[in-house]
Amino acid sequence: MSTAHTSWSGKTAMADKYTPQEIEARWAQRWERDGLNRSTIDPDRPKFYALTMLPYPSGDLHIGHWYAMSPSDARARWLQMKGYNVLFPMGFDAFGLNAENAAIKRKIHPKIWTEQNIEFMRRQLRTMGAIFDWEREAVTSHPDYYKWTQWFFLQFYKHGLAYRKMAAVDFCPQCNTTLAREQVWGDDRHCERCGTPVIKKDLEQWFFRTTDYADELLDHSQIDWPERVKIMQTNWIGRSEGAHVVFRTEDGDPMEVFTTRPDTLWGATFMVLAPEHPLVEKVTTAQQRAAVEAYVAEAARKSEIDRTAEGKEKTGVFTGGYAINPVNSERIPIWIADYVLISYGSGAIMAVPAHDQRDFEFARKFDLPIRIVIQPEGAEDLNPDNMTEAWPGEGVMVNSGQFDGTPAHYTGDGKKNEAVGVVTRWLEEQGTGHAAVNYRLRDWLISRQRYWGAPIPIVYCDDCGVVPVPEDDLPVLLPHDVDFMPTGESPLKYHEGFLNTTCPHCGGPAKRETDTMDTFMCSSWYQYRYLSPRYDGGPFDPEEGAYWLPVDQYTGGIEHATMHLMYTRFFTKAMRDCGVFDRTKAIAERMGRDTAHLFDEPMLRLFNQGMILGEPRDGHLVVAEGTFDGGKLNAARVRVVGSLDGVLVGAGQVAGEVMKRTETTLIVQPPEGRSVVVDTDDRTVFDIPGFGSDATINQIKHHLEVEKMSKTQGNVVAPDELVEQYGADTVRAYLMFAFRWDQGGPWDSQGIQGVVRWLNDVWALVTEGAPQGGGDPAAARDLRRKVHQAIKKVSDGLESFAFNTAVAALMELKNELQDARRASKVERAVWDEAITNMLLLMAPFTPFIAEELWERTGHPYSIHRQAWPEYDPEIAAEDEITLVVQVNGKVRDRIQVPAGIAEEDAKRLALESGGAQRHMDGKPPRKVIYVGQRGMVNIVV
RNA sequence: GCCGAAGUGGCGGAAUUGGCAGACGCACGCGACUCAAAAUCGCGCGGGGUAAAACCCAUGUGGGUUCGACUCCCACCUUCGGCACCA
Repeated sequence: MSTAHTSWSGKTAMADKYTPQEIEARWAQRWERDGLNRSTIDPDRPKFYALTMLPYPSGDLHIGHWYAMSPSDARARWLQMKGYNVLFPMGFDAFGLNAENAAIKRKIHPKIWTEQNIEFMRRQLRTMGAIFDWEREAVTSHPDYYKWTQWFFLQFYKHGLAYRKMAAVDFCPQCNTTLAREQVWGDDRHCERCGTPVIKKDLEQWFFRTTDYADELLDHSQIDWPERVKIMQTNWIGRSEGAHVVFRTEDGDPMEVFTTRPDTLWGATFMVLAPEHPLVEKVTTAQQRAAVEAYVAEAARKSEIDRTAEGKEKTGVFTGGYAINPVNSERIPIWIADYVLISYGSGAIMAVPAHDQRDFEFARKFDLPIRIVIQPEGAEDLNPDNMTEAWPGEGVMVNSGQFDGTPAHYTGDGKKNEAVGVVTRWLEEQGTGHAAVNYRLRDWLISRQRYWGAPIPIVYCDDCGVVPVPEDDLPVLLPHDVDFMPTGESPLKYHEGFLNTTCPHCGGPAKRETDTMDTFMCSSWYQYRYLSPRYDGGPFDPEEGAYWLPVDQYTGGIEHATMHLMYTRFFTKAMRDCGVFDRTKAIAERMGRDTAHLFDEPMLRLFNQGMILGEPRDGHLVVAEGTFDGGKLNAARVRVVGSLDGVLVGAGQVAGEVMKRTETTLIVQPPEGRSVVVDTDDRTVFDIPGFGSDATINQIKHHLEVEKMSKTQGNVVAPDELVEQYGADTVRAYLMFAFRWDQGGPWDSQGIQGVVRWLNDVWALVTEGAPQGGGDPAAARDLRRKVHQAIKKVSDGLESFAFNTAVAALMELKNELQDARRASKVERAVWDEAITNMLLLMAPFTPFIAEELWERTGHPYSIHRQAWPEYDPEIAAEDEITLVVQVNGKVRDRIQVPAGIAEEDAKRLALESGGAQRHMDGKPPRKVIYVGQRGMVNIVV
């Protein structure tokens, strides 16, 4: 079909229009049919396991999913062309609260809701043209998946890594479930999902011993991860070194405290216990009992929100009891205060007001003694009577018996001073203390009081107690026939068939655990299930694991830095210690792989992409008229206008920008003054240019700021619509071109035109055939040079995740080809070589158009099975360069010189140049600097 | 408060890590084609300055190191992120 498509070269019969919708559907089918994206073990090729964080099946593929996945796909495709055997799987993180809440709201079963969503999202994902191997898809809510999630629980239980305890845990009253510590956010300690402030609840809950791995998790030496993530994990783990010191109450009960400053032990003038500390009861005297009990009750009643809301003002009560300081046998009072946390250290501290700011504030408030034990040097001596703040810095020990004069200077890492070591050794000799390490990290709370998750495989027997479900009985199936409570309370608690079981141990009646597991458990090991999602002999097939593991490149959002990424590291280490990798390791060794650290870390490299935000937009300018009802306008008519210039606002009128819109109201912001609520009903007439009499309030555009995309903001970009309009290649390329991948930014609906034009130009360039040129060797060399420069730029961009500059290089190459066509100086063979290379370079970014044009230019199927073009620096080298002439560092001239110019020649030409002469004022050059690599001469006068 | 990241045209962003600031693209302006519009094509596009050049200013601000600084150092400002009574 010939068309009216015109271009700079006029029409040709061969050129038809680029119609991505037709091309993409056709190739997607063909690739699917040919199994082009199947990944199978191939011992002859190096493997590359590329992984992108799996999506939650919310039902819609968000532009954010495209943003996360298509650059990862481009990189995976590139590695494939470079000769790697690439595995790039995809699946769904399908358990979780959203499904359950949606089910309650819409009266659909979570399983059905989830599966419908997955089906829909699979379809959407296929349009993206990614090389996902769908044979390896894993869905965490399928019984043959969660069977293994449960199996892991049992392994961890068997190895002492899972335990149950009564604990005051964070509970979200809205979601009706407990939360792990990292799921509680912000100053007001709200639920990560719904924003409701959490409360404390005492519940029997299951925990994993993540703290056992604190030091190993702190060690990032085996992995190449962003500094930012490593720092966040390090902060989260919060390791501090110091000593445990045993104080005793007057009755002789030991009271262990943790301190990072054992060198200040002589300055301890009182002790503080957390209100929840078990010794509080015992040390409290009759006289103080009422006050202490009131304080403890008050602290228990207060949530942590209230505690922090009160600011830093210290509160506390004297217990009446005394402790003996082991270093000097001093008798010091024991207080309780809520600034000491029961959950950190031992829940008790020695208070050294002279050298700790919190203790200082407490001492000042309650008029407790302050004693200097570290005297700073070279400054005025500290005096307890006029200090305004504690001195946490360096100095020399004083008032500390035999240690007086010991220097306390911070060394190396600035965390520990030399006196700490000296005193700690002495404590150890005395048997009153020992060096110790404390962590902020706590054990992972995995119990969730919800239905839509993997049931914890435990039964409770009156006779045998806590009994794990035998591995052969897995999975503990989630029953389908359940009645959901509007409160979100788990229906499992009321499901007799699920609840009642027999004890695997004694065969007597027993009850099942009704809590399910945190969904982060499911996503902690999915990278292993992808290897063999239907394998039944274990969580994954060791043969597959031995070849593919570990993940070579992981990509995903930064928001998982301290949650998913810590959990999955913990999981892998725990799996290793439970022997889960033993067979895999043996096979890997047979394959000749170095297995020394092969299963210590799940993902070797990590890259965090940014986020696409909503596009900012002005609201419509409107003139609304009607009758005012108080401050509100009941509108009879709302007219959209192009400008407010010259609009006179009469009685019963308001004119301004629409800032917000609901189903019936508009918030209108006049150029001056307060915004006005404009109420509408079905009789209100809307007058919107471009819409006829059927215009409704829904066509009114409201003001949008740059914000996260959300349905309520009305700023969500739908990838389906974009794909329909522009094609997947364009959407992929635009996402890669328009942002720095690590940063993201606000969507720009206009910018996509640049990519549309690029692909249209490429299409025209290729389909219109070679120029009718002769064989000019200089032009041929120029074109080949440009091609090889592009090979380098595109390769470098892909290597370093700089997809934007890689696409820019492809656009530049297209521009060069257009110029070459216009000049019409290169012969057919040179032209074809350039086009061939350009298509190969485009293949990872725009796989469909590349394949189509590959076929049309007579190449054998498939472009995605071709080798990446080899970069040749000699072809890429320029033979003439622009020599930049600077005088005192300022550019004064530019001269064209041959590329291989000798240093002396360059300097001579630079000195002779007009620009240099002009600015040297006849003065002799003091120094002439030649930077050959950059083609630059700097003359210093 | 502590720790970290980032500030470049109207906008998204480049700049091989100390060597021509603004690649590539969007938007915009002018012109061509058209009855007209869209699309397409050509030219321009940091600010000042000039007839055109020359030249001057310019990478958050102020200093410094250097022949030479977006890049390194010091101080400050702004924005974003993490942690936060953690003993």
